[in-house]
Order: sequence, then C-alpha cells, then structure tokens
Amino acid sequence: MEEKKESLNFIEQIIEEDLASGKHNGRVLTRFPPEPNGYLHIGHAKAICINFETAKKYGGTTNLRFDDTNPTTEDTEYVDNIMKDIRWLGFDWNGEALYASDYFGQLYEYALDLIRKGLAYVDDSTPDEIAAMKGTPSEPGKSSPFKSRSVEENLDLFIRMKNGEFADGTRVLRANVDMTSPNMLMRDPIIYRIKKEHHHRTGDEWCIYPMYDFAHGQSDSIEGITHSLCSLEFIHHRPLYDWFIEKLGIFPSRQIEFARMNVEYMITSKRRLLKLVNEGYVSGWDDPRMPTISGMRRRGYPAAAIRTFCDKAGVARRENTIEINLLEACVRDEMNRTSQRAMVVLDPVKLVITNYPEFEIEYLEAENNPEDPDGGHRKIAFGRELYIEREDFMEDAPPKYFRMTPGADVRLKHAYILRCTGVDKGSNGEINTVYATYYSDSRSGSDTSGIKPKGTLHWVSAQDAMECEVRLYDRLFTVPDPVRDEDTDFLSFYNKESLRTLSGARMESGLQHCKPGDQFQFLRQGYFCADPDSTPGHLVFNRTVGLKDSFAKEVKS
RNA sequence: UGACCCAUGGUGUAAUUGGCAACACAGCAGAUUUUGGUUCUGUUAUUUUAGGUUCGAGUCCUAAUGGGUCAACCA
Repeated sequence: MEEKKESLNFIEQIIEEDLASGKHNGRVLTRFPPEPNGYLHIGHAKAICINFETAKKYGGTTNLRFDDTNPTTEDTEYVDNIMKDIRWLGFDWNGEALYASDYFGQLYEYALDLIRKGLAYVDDSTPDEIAAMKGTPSEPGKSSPFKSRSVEENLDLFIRMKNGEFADGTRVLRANVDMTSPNMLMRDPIIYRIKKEHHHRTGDEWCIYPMYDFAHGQSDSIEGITHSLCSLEFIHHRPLYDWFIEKLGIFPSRQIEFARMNVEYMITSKRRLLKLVNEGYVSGWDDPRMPTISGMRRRGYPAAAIRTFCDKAGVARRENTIEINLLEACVRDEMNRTSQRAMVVLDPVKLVITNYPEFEIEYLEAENNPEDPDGGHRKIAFGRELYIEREDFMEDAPPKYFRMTPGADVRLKHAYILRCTGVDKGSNGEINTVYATYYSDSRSGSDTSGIKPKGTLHWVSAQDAMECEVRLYDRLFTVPDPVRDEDTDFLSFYNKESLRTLSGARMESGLQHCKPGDQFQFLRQGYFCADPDSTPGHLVFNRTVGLKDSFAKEVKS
C-alpha cells in the first residue's frame, strides 16, 4: 500500500503532540455534554461526530454527560430522546450515561475549598447591582462591598445557603478572581445560585445549584476527560476553566474550541425552532423539514450520510457555512448504494397500448439495485393499460425531449419499446389518455428489435398498481441564511412550498409490505422513505432528496 | 471604544510545519448508460492589503482592513 499522507485537523494535531510527549500516558477520553432541555440538531450531530470519532481514532472513548445544572429548564423526557438520537447516529458512549448532577456533592466540596482559600465569597447584592458592578467590555468592573468578607463568614453563609435558609436570588457565591479583567467572565463570576426547585434527578436534595463554569470543567476533571472539545463561543471561558483546575489542584482536562458548523437553509437556534413548531410552520420537532436529528431521520437521511457529511465539512476555527448540496450529495451517494429501486408514478396519466392483448398480464423481471450485484430481482406486472408520469408526455415537444411524444419511440423501463400514436384530450385541453403501440420483440432482456430510443420511462400497471401518498419536501426557507439580518423576521423567508402533498400517486404493488423507515429510490424521481404516518392500507412516502436532474437544469437555461 | 478568535477557488478543508497551492462538493464540456440516475474523462476558478525577516513566505513578525465573539443567578 502506498504511504498516504493523511492530513490532520488541528485537534488531531494537538492530540498527536500529546501522544508524542506521553501526556496522560497516551490516554484519550472525550465527552459529549448536552443539556437535557431540547432536541438535538445538525450542529449537535457535528459535535457528536467530532467527539466520538476523534476519541475512537486514537483508541479512546467518549463519555455522554448530561449537563443538568439548571433544574428550571431540564427534564428527563429530553434525556431519552438525546440518547436515542446519538445511538441512531451510530455512536456508543462509555458505560452508563453520566450526569453533572452526580457531582453536586463533590462540586459543593470544591466550593468550600475555594472559600477556605479565600478564592470565593458570598455576595448579597441584587442581580441588578451585580450587573452594574460588572462594568462593560471596555470598562473595568467594580468590586462588590461583600468581596472582603472573612473566610469564616463566607463559610457560614454558604452552608446556610445550602441549608435553604435564604430565599431564591438573595445571595450567590462568586469566585474571587479579578473585577478589572478585560475578560468579562473573569470578573468574579457567579458559581452558585439559590434555586428551590425540583431537579429531575436529585429531586429536592439541593436548593443551590452550580453555574456552568463551576460544573462543566470540574465534571471534565472528575471524569478524567483529556480533551474537552467545544465550540468557539466558549473560548472566553477557557481562562476560567483553567483557573478553577489550577486553584482546586484537580486533574487538568484541556478545553479545545472548534468552529461550529452552519448549514445553508438550516437554522439551529432553539428559540426559532420552537417558534416553527409552536406556530405550526412544521408538524413537530421531527417534521422532515426540521434540522433536528429526529427530523432528518424521518426525512430519510441515512445516519451514515450525516456522518460522512460532518467528516467532509471538516474541522477548523473559522466561521463557516456548508452548502446544502454537500449534504445532499452525501445522502445520494449513500442511498444510491443501499436503497432498493421501485417504480412509482407521482402524477399519473393513463397510457393505453392499443396493440397489446386486452386481458393479458405479463410479469417482468426488474433488478432491485443495479449498484448491488447481490440485490436480487423482483417481478412487476405489465399490461395493456398503464400509468406514466404526466410530465413524461408532451404533445408538442422541443427537439431534446426524449420522452413520450406522438411519433416518437421510447423505452419503458424493464419492459417494451413503445411508439406514441396519439392522445385523447378533454374539453379544457387536459390530457386524458395517451395511446401507443408496442414492439413485441423489444422486451427487456430479449430485445431483438434493434431500436435504440433515447429515453426510458418509469410506469406502473393500471390494474396492479396501488394508490399511495407522497410528500415532496423542499428547503424550509427561500434563502440560504434566513437569520443573517437581525431586523428581518426569519419567518418571512419561510418557504410555503417546502411541503407538497400528492395524494393520487400510484406505486408498484410490491411496495405495499414496506415498513416505516424503509428507504427506496423511486426510479427517475429521487430517494424516498416510508413515513411513520403510513397505515397498512395507506402508505405515505417522504421524498428524502431528488435525483440529480441535468434535464431540468437544461430546460431552465 | 477594551479583550479575544479568525482570514486560502463559488463553498468547505488541506499544503509533509519556511521549499512547485491541492482534495471534495458545486459549475462547465464530453463519453458511457434500458433511470436525463450511476460511472468515467477533461476543464474553469484560490492565498484580504501594506510593510518586514529570509536565498525562498499561504505558513514567521508588525500594522491595516474585513468578519466573528464577550456585559443571563442559561449552557
């Protein structure tokens, strides 16, 4: 094998340097730390891939840790969905899922330690006062009058905070760092607050809860996380992250920040996604148009395609917006290899083959997947009356139209070559029936006709085919970046045609036994998957993504 | 009027760490094709600017410009 010069992303470079220097004895442990207060989306998928795949590459593992330090917003309901989504994406964490709340006791001890070292104090100021004393990014803050309390008084007050002697919001514990720091986060950040609320795991055991900065890094440290990979927005937290580790003298996890991934036509703001759901722009968090993992799953995006997409998007530290067509290319590439072919006519028009025996039915052999030699074959019914796609007939066709048009030859996939002989139109000009004759010696597999038509159409037997519902999904927004302008409501870019429902589609009858989640390529149409809304008598298919269509492109120009 | 991060084809990411700027997707042109799909071939297009160090700079230094981030008892 040729020696391949594999290029490393900057995180891998750091890890390889650590490996080379013998840091942590070559151990690599990462973590994925979701807050259980919402659904995972494409941005999380990226973070999941980076954390799990990076660790795996270096023989390490990844912890799943729920960052559940705010009882007001968090709930067990989200925990289960998050675990389901991560597993579906194809990743498995180290042992049981972990929780920051498991460390509340230890975190409390750390706080006591800081107080004893004179590095934390109880502040009785109101939230407004604390905010006012914080200063601004360009002006230094001012010290709280409570900053100089004695260790004994701080200890006493903090223990009483913990014992529930004070009302919510009346006191906080702050780290004693530097009110003049240009980094706002170093200006004596609040590390504990009083919240007499029920926690989804610890119940009513605690009435004080640590803030993110006093929970995340310490949790990393407790678990022995070697590389704590997070997005760029936490970069200003790193000095604090390191400060706590140093002052507490605990295991030195290292925080490394990467740029989060943005994708055209997708938004990831929890607030905005919630608005789409609550105001009925989509059917729910798993609407196939949503950028949530559950939405993409229902849409039919294969997990492997999402993983490939995240890999191909790369990892760096600059702002980025990935083109949606990269995602679609990954989805097509995966589904082309894996999905069974089927013939479904989305917008049917009747076709009668006038020289074909009236009551005859032939069963023709069709390959299930030309990309898969072991994919096998199936039989499909053929007869005198068929349905073809309405847009596959044109009475007055331009020269490069290779489909059904009077006087022209065209191949029916897996079947015969036809010559279009005429058309029957209603009074309004609508096409009712297309007429053709067939060449009996042109049957697929035993074609001796010598005719080479330019076009091949998909079709279904009028007698054998069954009705189904097809949902055509398109981008949720009319512009690639609907949130670029703060002054314009992103909903003004909502794509009203992002869902088109077709109720009269006709599918080859073999499809009737498919189960929700089954994926197909509908010949010449695109990739589809059976939706959970399907019932035995009424199948519903979602269009995952269309086929590349160079004809449509040509027509447009 | 502060601090921090970032700047390479249309998009994204590389460049063996100072030595001929490449890969993927997109685009364009062609070949193949019983899916206007797939596959294959070819092709267009790239280092923000100005200085400096150096035999040599995408890479190092300085500045400018542009973009991003930071003032929740959220994470």
